This record gives sequence, C-alpha cells and structure tokens, in this order.
Amino acid sequence: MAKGRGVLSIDSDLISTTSAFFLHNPTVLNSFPDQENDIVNPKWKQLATTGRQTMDATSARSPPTTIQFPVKLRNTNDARDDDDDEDDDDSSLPSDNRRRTVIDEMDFFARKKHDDGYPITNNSTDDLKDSGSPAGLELNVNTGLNLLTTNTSSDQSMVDDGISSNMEDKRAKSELAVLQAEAERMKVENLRLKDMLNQVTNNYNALQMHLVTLTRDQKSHHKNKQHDGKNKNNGMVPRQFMDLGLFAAAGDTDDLSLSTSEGGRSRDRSRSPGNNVENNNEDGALVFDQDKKGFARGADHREDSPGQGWASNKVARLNSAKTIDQTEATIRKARVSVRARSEDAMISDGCQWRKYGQKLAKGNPCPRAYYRCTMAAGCPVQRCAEDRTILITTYEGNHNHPLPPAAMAMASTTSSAARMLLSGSMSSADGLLNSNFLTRTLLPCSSNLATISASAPFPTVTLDLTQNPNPLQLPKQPTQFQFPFPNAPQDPANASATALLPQIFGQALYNQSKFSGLQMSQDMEPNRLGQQSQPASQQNALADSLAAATAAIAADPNFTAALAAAITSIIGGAHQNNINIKVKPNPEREEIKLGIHSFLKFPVQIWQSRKGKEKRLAVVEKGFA
DNA sequence: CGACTTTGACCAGCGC
DNA sequence: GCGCTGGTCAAAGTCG
Repeated sequence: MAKGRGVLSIDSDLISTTSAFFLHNPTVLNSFPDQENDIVNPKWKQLATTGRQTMDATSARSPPTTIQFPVKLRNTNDARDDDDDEDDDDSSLPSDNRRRTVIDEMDFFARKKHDDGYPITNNSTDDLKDSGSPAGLELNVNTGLNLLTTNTSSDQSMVDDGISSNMEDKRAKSELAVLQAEAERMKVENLRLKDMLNQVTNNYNALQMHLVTLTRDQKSHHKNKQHDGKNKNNGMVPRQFMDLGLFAAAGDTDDLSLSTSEGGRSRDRSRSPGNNVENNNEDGALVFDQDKKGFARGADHREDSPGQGWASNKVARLNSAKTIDQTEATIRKARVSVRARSEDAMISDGCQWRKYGQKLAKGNPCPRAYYRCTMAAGCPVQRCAEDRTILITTYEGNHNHPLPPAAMAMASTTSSAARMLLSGSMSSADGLLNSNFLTRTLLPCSSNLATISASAPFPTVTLDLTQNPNPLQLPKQPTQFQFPFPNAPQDPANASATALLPQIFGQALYNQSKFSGLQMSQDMEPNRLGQQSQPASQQNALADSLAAATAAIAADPNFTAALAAAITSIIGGAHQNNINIKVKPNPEREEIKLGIHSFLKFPVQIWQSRKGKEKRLAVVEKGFA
C-alpha cells in the first residue's frame, strides 16, 4: 500500500481515461509500487504526522500512513500486463515492458496544454500557473478513488496504437457527459430528498402545533371554568407559535407568566430534538407574556405592541418578527468560550479590556472577572476569566468598532465560532440534535478543540486551547471521522466507520469552512496546543476533510459520482479557510512537473517520477500566501 | 489627574 | 415569597 507522501495523488490513468473517474467500475485499488522503496521526504513525512491521513482506498484493509495516493500511470505498453502492474518498483521493473517512456508521458500531458478538446479541461482553471506560492502547506491527498478501471485500453491505444487523440477525446467526452448527467441526476435526487425531508419536518411541526393547540384549548376551557375567566386568550395562545416546546411542556395558561424566565433559562434544551423550536426560543425567541401583555424574550423584555390582541392572522407577522429577533438576540447572546492555559489574568488578544467587576463564583475558588471592551462605547463584547491555570475567556457579542490587527485574530475566531453556532442552531430545526451533529461532524478533526453547548443558558462554543486530545470530550471523533493517521495503529473499525462518511462528510466540509475561526484559534497559541502545536493545524483540518471525502468515496464505490462536489467543496473550503494548498515536487522521487490540468473545478498538477512510470496528480490551489 | 482596578451594593433571574 | 446567584454599577482606591 502506498505510503503517504502528502500529495494529492490520483491515479494518473484517470487522466487518460477520464471516464473512469466517476464510473462505478469495479474497484481496482491502486497499489503503490514503491511503497517500500519510496523514501518519504522528511518534510512531507512531518506533515503526514501532523494528521495527514491516508486516503488510499485500501485504507480499510491496511490504513496507510499518509493520504498520498500515489498512482502509477500505466505504461501504455503495459496494456497486456495489467496484472503485473502492481509491482511498480522502478528498480525492479523490467525496463522494457513496465517502464513508460518519458516521451509517452510527456506527450500525454503535453497534449493537454495544446489540445483544447482535452476532456478534463472542462473547467476554467487551466490558467493556473505553477505554484510559485511560498513553501507552505503541501496537501497531498490520496483520494482513494478507484479511478483505475479495467478499461485501460484507451490509455494504451492512445499511445501504443497510435489512435488519434480526436477519437480518444470524443470517447472521453461522451463518457464525461454521461458522468455529468449522472452527477446531475444525483444532485436532483438529492434535492428532492431534501425537499421531502423539509416537508416531513414541516408537517410534523404543524401536527405538533395543532395537537398542542387542541390540548391547550381544552385545558384552557377547563381552567376558565375554575378561575373566573382569568385568561381570555385561551383559544389562541400566541406563545405556542413562539415556543412550541415550552408550551407543550407547560400546557397551562397560568404558566405563561413564567414564560419569560422559564423560556430562557430553566428548560432543558437537551430534552428532545422534537422541541427544537425551544432551543431557538430560549435565546431570543419572542415569548408572549400574558402578564405583561406583550412579548418578551429570554432575559430582556422587549415590548412589542403591548396589549395587542392576538389572532391567528398575526402568525405570519409573528413568525417574521420571531426570525428577526431570534437572529438578533441569538447573535447577541451567543457566546464563545476560549479555554487556554495562561498565567496571566487574561488573554492578550489585542483589544482593550476594562475590568468592571469580579465575583467569586460559588464552588469555584477562582474569581470570575468581568471585562468590557473599552475600545468603543457600547461594545458588547465582554469576557470573564476564571481559574488559575486554565483561563476561560468567554466572549459575548461582536465588536462594534474597528479592531486593531492584533485583535483581529481572536475577534475573527470568536465571530466565526459564533456564526457557526448560530448557523447550527438557527438554520436548522434540529435544535439540539443539530448541535450535536455539528459538534461531531463540523469538527471532525477538532472535536477535542471545540465543543458546543446546547444546555448552557446561552448557546456557547467552547474552544479548548489547553489540551491534547481529550478523552473526556466527544468519544473520540473517529466513530465517524477517524482515519488512519500517520503511524497510527491500524484500526479495522475504520473500515466500517468510513461507511458513514458519505452521509456526513459533505456537511462536515461545509460546516468546517464556517468554523475556520476555530482553526485559527489553534494557530494563535501554538505553544499551548500540545500535539497540535505544529504549524499544520489548519492543514490537519483540511486534511481531515480530504481524508473524510476520499475515504467516503473509497468506502462506497457508488459514491464516486460525488467526487466532483466533494473535492470542489474541499477546495472551496480551502478558499474560505484561506489555506494555502500547494504542491511541490517530491525530491525523493525526482519528480518533474508535466503540466497543469483543469480537473473538475480545481486545477491539478501532474508530476512524474523521472525514473519511474508513476505519475501523480496533485490538487493545487494557488493565490494564497 | 485621568485611567484603571477593587470592592461592596444593587438588581434581576431562578430555584425551592 | 424568600434566598441564592450571576451580572452590573459606582464609589473608593491605586497607579503612572
């Protein structure tokens, strides 16, 4: 199996047989020929140890130590020797039959440069120049795709038989078209399923609301008989629209007076996913307070049309206001808690903080200090710190003023985390479920870094900068996202675990991009991160995502159709994460770059070993410094 | 003297 | 209703 080299390597056969890329062809795992002889570049090896994971499709059997997916490019003369191609060791190869001539390879890729009709140039990134980018992250991804198909005749014919490139192009184009159609079909189906899910969810909510209404109505009538008609609004209680979960739990109009406080604090958010509305409501959803004849939310009681009567036709307006206020209030109350080891009283994050209070929290010998940002009047960002050794800094709100560069990092971090949290808690009706999901999937590679609290008074993201991987936190992410890390022992469970990936990795990637700030936070205090102190923390995140994607693909051959979206997402995430992905030759392999190709929506570089017949594709991203 | 910290008082929310 | 707690205010103290 391939030892990682830290380069996204795709079986170069796919270059010549683009059609194989998405075909659900029988898996032909690419055994990397020189796995034993291939000396890993020390630097790359280091990168691999930082969390780079093998993306080799064979990882399930024998987790590779890196994500590199070295794929040999079959010698066109090897068409008849497919079975023997697995033995790629350059030195061991019979020179005549196994070694692709350099000319062939050069021609192969050179054609891309000059042939407009080359099938894999369907996207517009072929203008990518060789990464003159600074020596930064080398992201080598072993896609683990079964890109090598049994149909290698095209490759062979292309070179050996002298068939014109036009025919090959036509064939490849047609196959590409088929694949694109397939991808489109799956996309449509995915959307359809999504709609179905939404519809089911809506129906569920509607039914639940209806049930609550009926129950409440029944109880209200019963109450009215006993309490002098104290409550006149029993027929339609607006709160049920606002706070379905609470309302269902309360089920009594007499409790409405408590809704302001109860809704925000006392209810257990983790009660059930079905009470998802409650989750949102707790942190800002409007709650009708009958005693006050108006709306209040959580802690602050913001009057909205006091005394206004309620009727069913107010629902739309109410929902609209609810959405706005939810967003506003949740943004205001979302908290980002940063844990870091520090001897100082507070983290120097570039902002000016003024202490305005200090309390001794019960049961905690360490005082809790309250700070207020003094860079601008009314800046809502506050933080408190406690504990002697571990400084817990809780940020709440967003700065309402320009920040100095020094403060940008933390501000960005917390802001990103807060947004992530909000997106997780508000964009979905899953409530707690969603939060948990976020925690596990959004942070597949950093679950030990960040946790999301759904039970706290306010939605809180905790960024833990103090720890090495913490066993007390999420049960070792791996149940969903573990991939063989370099030097990590083989874990057969991974094979089955990867089966779950197709369902989640996409969103994980998407969410991870939102969570870039968390990764930034790692970089902010590299010395406090133990194992994560290496500068490749971001790379790790991306590598995990890549690993997830590729492992997912590897786990399910039928999933190859998602490759385009997957890697596009990855690269997209890289953009958002501002991660510099670059590729450079592997000196150990004496590689030469053959060219740059557009592939999918991202450019790839093609590298070839000078001596061997191997080629590798490297996903390359440029433009980041 | 201004900025900042300290610290006790105050207030509101929450639980019992 | 009462007490506890968290959060805030503001006066007094400290420091440069």
